[in-house]
Amino acid sequence: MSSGQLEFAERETLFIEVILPLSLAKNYIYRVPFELNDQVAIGKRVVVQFGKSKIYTALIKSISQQAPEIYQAKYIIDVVDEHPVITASQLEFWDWMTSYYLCNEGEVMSAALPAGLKLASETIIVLKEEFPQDGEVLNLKQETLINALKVHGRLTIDQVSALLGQKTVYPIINTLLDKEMVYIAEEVIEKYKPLLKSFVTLHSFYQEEENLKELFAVLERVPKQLNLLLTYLKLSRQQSAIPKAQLLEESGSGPSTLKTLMDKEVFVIEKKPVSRLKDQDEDFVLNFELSENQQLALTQIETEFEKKDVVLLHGVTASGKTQVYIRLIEKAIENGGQVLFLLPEIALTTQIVERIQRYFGDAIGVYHSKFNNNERVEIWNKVLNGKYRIVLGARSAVFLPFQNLKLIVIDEEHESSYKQQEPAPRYQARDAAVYLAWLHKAKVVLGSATPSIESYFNALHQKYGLVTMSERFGGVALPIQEVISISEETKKKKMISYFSTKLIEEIEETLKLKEQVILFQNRRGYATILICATCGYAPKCVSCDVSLTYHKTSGKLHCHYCGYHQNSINVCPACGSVHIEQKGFGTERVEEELTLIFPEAKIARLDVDSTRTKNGLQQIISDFQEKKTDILIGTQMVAKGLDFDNVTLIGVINADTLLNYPDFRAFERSYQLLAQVAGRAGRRDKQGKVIIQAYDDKHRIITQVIDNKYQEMYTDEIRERREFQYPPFTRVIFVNIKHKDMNLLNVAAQKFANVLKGHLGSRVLGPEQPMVGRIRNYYIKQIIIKTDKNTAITKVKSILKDVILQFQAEKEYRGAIVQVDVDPY
DNA sequence: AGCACGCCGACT
DNA sequence: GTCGGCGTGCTC
Repeated sequence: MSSGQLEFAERETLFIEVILPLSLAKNYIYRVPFELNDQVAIGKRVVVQFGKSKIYTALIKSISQQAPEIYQAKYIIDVVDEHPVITASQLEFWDWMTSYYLCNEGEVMSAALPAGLKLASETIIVLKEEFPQDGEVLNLKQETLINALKVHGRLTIDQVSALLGQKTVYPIINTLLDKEMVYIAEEVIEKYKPLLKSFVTLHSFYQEEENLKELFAVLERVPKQLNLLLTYLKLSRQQSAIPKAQLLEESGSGPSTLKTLMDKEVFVIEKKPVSRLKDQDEDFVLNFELSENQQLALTQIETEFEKKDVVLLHGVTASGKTQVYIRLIEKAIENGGQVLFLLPEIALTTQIVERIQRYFGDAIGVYHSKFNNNERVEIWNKVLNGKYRIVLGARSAVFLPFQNLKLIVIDEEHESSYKQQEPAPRYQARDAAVYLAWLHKAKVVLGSATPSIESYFNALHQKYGLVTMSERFGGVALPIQEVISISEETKKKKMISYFSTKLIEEIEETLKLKEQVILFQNRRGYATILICATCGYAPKCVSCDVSLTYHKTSGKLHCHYCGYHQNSINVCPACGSVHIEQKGFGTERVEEELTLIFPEAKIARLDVDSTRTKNGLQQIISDFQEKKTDILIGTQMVAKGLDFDNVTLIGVINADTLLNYPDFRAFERSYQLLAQVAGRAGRRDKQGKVIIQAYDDKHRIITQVIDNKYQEMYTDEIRERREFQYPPFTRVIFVNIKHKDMNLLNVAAQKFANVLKGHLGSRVLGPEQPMVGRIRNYYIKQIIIKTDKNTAITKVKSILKDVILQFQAEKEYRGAIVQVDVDPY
């Protein structure tokens, strides 16, 4: 660059619009100091001060030379990145998500960036080095603080707070700031630290053959050192880099021997950043041939791709969808493309990941909430620089910085965990992925054994291509399925606790054969509620409108909404009666009852409670896989993505709880769950067995599951959806309004609904109280917007946005929280 | 989301 | 007086 150009660049005053990773209504403008002019670029992170003392990493969204008119822009403190970490297409994706799901850009940014890329600041108090102010009159607290600073030099706000034993420390610090005895330093902590490992290399001098020979001669007399050198040379023939630890271990030498050779300048130690991610077995190649059906499905998908961007692969359980995915992935990465493979969170801990990892070796990254920050940043960077061609991930993987995305596979497409519930952005990763693919001109495969009604509808109406695999791979037989009526069995006195005689016999049989059993009960805890038999009192949560669930393991009553818990009761606090009854039962109770019936069997439980510890889930799963446990009792979790090849019996304790759920999707969900549970039974050489217990044993959904009639279920459901105007015939937006004051909320919600009705008429329903009317001390009212296909949804959203802004501007409704949930599946 | 500021009530 | 609690408004 010539000096003339440089001067020109320096003279320009640049202003940048940045996204802050906070829930803010708009973006902010900062000014760029001249010396940083040539460093700013869209997609890079900058360090900015926001507010009086907080420092954040913000993201540059746009650059202009226009100074804001009504305020003085602050200067940015620094530019973090050498190269942009966010691509232009990602910003476009963020924009879409912001407008589609009616949230803030900052919320999307928070969801998108792994915590490691978001720097945090700590306010630090530093003593001024020249403190001539001995004459200053200080009170005791100021004195204490100054003395502590004289010892430590610097203290964080938290430390000052602890030191003085009080929360409010700003006034004290402020007085010292006024006296200019201390100053504030902000430290930005780079959260990502690469893992450094020591590697040993031979000094370049000895890379020469002759010099090396001489060295051998010299070391002849010191066998330990010679041995170390020989080991090094042996290793260097096998691998490019030699870790210090490995060299010491393989040679059997101590660190002192190595030290001597380093002092002699034979070896050099280098610290190099290494990957924290597990090494892959690179040369492991899985050879497989597609079966005729798989080959057919593959060809059909490719044919559909010529006309459509999205294909729904409807393949029954065990039809071998994974192999088809692998072939598709291979083709997509052939010409340098990238592939995103989405899975429900829980499935990421299982075999499908191993299989695909083994097949593709180190071209693959796994992105998943169990990884720590550093690991996630590494994956982010490897996707950004193209080192990872394939990423397996849960829903948040849609935010990774793909450069050349060619294919997105969404396995178990119908899974509800693709929808983020809390916090905003409440996005559906499956739908977002379809948009992401469109941005990249990539193709999408949605795979499921039990597709969601929406996706199947889209496929039947030519929006998506449809490919069906209806045969199980390798001729694995469908399990034998049987429904047992709980009411009849009770009449015949054939129920032992929650189990029918039939189920007990089958469990016995299975255990005898050294095979394993999974029991499914979709409710956790011990008893659903406790109720006083005398007065009908039932303990409720103090901050939510729900009854507490009794957990025997903790001996406490728990709220499943806010986590509140209290000791259980033996005496009714309302009337003093000791007749406390337990109503309903959960996994804990099933486990206990089963232990009484099968005292010899090893029984484990898989639910949110038993997996709370860090490796809980993995431990329970691997114990079961290694046959350390015989029977696994669990909630939904046991149905999702887990494959155990020694399980031959599956029991559903009570199917009614699923079917009776008050939601228009209850039947669809029940079908999917029961079909999925049933699909876990059986293995290649043995037919499995599924026993479903229910009061309503003639329910059409149960019959449809047993007969494997997906299409019939779809036809029934779609008829009801059409009749009652539910998706996919309508689009639904939930507007939840929350407030601590119930009366104020009622008034506010009614007003909100009325204003909205003024614009959208009968498309607006409510306000109504949702199932749980109060959570964490906030009362909740729900307004539902239901629009038909002919209404322009963007218009509706912009109206809604305006109404929200208008509502929030009204003084009497402050304190109210408005949450929008678009497509609340 | 933080965080300061201002007002109010409670206690040294 | 001083401190803690809470409601309110602002952050380029």
